[in-house]
Amino acid sequence: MTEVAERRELAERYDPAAIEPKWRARWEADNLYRTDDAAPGPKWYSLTMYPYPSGILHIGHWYAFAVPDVFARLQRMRGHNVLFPMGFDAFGLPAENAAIRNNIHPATWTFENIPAMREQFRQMGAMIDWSREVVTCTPEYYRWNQWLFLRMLERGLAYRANGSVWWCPNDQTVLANEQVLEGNVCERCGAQVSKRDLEQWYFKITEYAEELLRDAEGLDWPERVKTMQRNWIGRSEGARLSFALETGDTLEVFTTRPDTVFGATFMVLAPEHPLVPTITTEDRRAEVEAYAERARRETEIERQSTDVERPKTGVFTGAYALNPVTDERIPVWIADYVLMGYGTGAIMAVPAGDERDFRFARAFGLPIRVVVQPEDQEPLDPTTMTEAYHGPGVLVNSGELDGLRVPERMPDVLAWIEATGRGRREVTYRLRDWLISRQRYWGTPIPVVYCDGCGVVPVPDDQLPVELPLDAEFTPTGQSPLVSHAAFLHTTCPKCGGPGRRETDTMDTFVDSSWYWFRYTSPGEGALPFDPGRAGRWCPVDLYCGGIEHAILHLLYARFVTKVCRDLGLVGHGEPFVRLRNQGIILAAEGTKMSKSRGTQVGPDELVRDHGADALRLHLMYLGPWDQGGPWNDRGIAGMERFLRRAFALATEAGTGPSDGEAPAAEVRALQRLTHRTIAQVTRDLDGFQFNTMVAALIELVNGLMRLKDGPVARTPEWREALETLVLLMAPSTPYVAEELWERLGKPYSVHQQAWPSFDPELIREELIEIPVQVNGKVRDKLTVPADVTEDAARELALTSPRVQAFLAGKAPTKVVYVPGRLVNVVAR
RNA sequence: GCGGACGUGGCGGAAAGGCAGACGCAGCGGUCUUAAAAACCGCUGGGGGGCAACCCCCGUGCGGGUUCGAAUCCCGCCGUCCGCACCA
Repeated sequence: MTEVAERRELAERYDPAAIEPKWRARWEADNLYRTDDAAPGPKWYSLTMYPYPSGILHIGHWYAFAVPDVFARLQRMRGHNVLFPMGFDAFGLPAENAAIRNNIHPATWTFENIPAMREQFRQMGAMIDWSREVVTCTPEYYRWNQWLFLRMLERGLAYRANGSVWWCPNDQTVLANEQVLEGNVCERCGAQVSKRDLEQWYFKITEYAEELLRDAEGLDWPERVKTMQRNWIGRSEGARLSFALETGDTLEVFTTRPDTVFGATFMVLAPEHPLVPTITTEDRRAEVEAYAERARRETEIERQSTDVERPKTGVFTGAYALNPVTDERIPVWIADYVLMGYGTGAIMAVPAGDERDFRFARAFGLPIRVVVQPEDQEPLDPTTMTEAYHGPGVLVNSGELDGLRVPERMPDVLAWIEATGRGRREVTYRLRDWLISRQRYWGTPIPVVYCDGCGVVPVPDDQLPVELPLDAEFTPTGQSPLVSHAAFLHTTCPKCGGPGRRETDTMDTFVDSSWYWFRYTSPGEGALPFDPGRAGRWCPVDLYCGGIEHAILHLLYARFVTKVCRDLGLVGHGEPFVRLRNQGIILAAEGTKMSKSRGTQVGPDELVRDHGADALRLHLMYLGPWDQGGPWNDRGIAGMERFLRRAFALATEAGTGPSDGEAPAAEVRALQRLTHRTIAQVTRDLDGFQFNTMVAALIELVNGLMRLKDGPVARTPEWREALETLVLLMAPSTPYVAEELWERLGKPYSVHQQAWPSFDPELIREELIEIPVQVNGKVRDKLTVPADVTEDAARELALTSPRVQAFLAGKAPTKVVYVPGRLVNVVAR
């Protein structure tokens, strides 16, 4: 090899290890990614769910963050003023648990982790505006959790109540309903949770149930997530009916089938229903109490068992109610299949129409009365039926309602019930209020003081933040750690000046994440949680990306708090995230969840070192559909690196200098067609979040150019255009190498401030197209015809094709199907 | 149990009801090299026929259906994943 050639080869070799740090430094020095509120262009707020500062970004984080970065960069090149901020969800149990394990303070642990993660984000090349960083465990941030809490307290949206709540014995704290997974398992640590009666703080999210349900319809969110939210909110329409008890008490029930009230032959209360002790007769008391006690113990595991076939259990209380429409005496039972937490904790049992009531009635020999007869089947007979019938039919045995067809005539039934004063229409939700207090240390102190004289006293705004003391003993004991911090606990009552005790519970960290995106718009704001003007300009978030695991928890709370902020007059909108996209989960190579403890977690650092951040970004995009995730493999990354080397070689090749050559017009047209077709496809794929096919289009462009580079078109202006277009199209995906190539093409810095290329549909159009010709649905020939071929010409060509003739074997075509520009199908049977 | 999504080469995956397997990985063959790596050029679903250019048959989990034409739409199975699950 000659010396010159050797130097050339060295100089032009793609070397990410040299390119990437160079441009990173330049971008930072120039504040290229600093977002200016006043910059021109329509705003675009791209947000990705902020990470927990665990200390390292694993490959799943890259998947979650690098891909949305591509989209944010696209929007920027399209002329939008883009906000793409980042922060840290810094309060919460992992810090506290890690702190306990390593004997280090959660604050120290957290603040040591953050710079390491920031560095990894820098490596990724994400266009994050770090000047807006939000760290939720700082007093500057959490004081606004407290401020929001106080506003909600004023409006009755925050309240303290006693109730049966979920308790995690491992994390030593209560949990919100949303944090308890199937099988009664703690969302955080996987431990079995159980119920306890405790007084806790709640946010009244149920106040917004209807609105949360209704507004979800209009969101551009994955249908799956919207369905999950709908199910969680669980709206049921029906009626509340009053049943008089012989004891003089009134028993209220909620039912979705008020039309079947004539068939209510007994009643069932939840074992913990408050009326149980009063109505139980003395002879039944021992048995009732024993059952209630057992139900209570078994609640967690048995009662919400996944086994639907579990036999029905229950006991008779000795009490009788009067059916409000038949005036019959009907027995009142208790059973664990009725839940205290839903409706009124009591039901009217209509065994003929409800499967659970039916099985209960059969188990205990209770009467069954058919009140809905199906119209097109044998009439139901209560003595022989083997299951309840809940389909449509005609009311029978129902007094003046007889003959009404249900469910069509339900409105008439409801009108009758209301007119006769037996009950009223009601809508019930499954959604419960959000339990926000936690008996742990590393969170936002709840800003209230307990005073013997004044009761619960809110901490005045001018005394915020109530700072979390850093010198507390935070080993979990089941009691809030702050209880044992005397200096924190003892304070003066803000109202009377007498001695007071501070609330020692801290807030659920989901409070932090329920409004953090507002804070990015004005991170230094000192008078309010955020500047309403700036938040109003940036919000709502145009595109929110994150994992599907937050489909209910975070996303429901965030929607709720946004509505509260709207009602406080802070913002004008009620929905925080216009468009939501979920990435899939990157699994370990074995197809199981990546786990740090099993050592199956993959880190990006080594891959970045060996292949470069650009190649890793591409590889992650190329793995498959982004919302699908899948098992990790690093086999393909070499291919992405190869692609980048080829692109690099193409754009830096000597022959691509001044372009003055002549080339055959057809070849030039073919080159332009390739270039513009690629622009169209890359743009369409990015808009559709189809990053894998977007990368394929880039590769195809490079492969196409490789085939042409030694020919005459490589000396034409169109060749320059193709190379420049390639680099522009690569810019969102591979920001480093695109910047390097842009410079080498002699273009002005920065590629990331260039306009996204547009395509000319005229140039994409083919002049000659190939049309397959089928005989009886099988491709037998191909016609090369002008793109604007007429139908008659295409048919004629197809029918006269020798191959078609041969396959027709003398039979006359019975039909010829022509799809313009696509295909001809000759049918002969 | 109910609801939803999915099932395509050795692998990841691509296909507005219209040429199945784009693109990448892996593999095989070749060029260059003393050699290897890198790079570049081919081939690569299965079966069969032909000296060859090529040609035929089968093929998108299984079984049916709709259609001129089905990976795509419909019905029934099987499997995987997800959500819900005594919510009155």
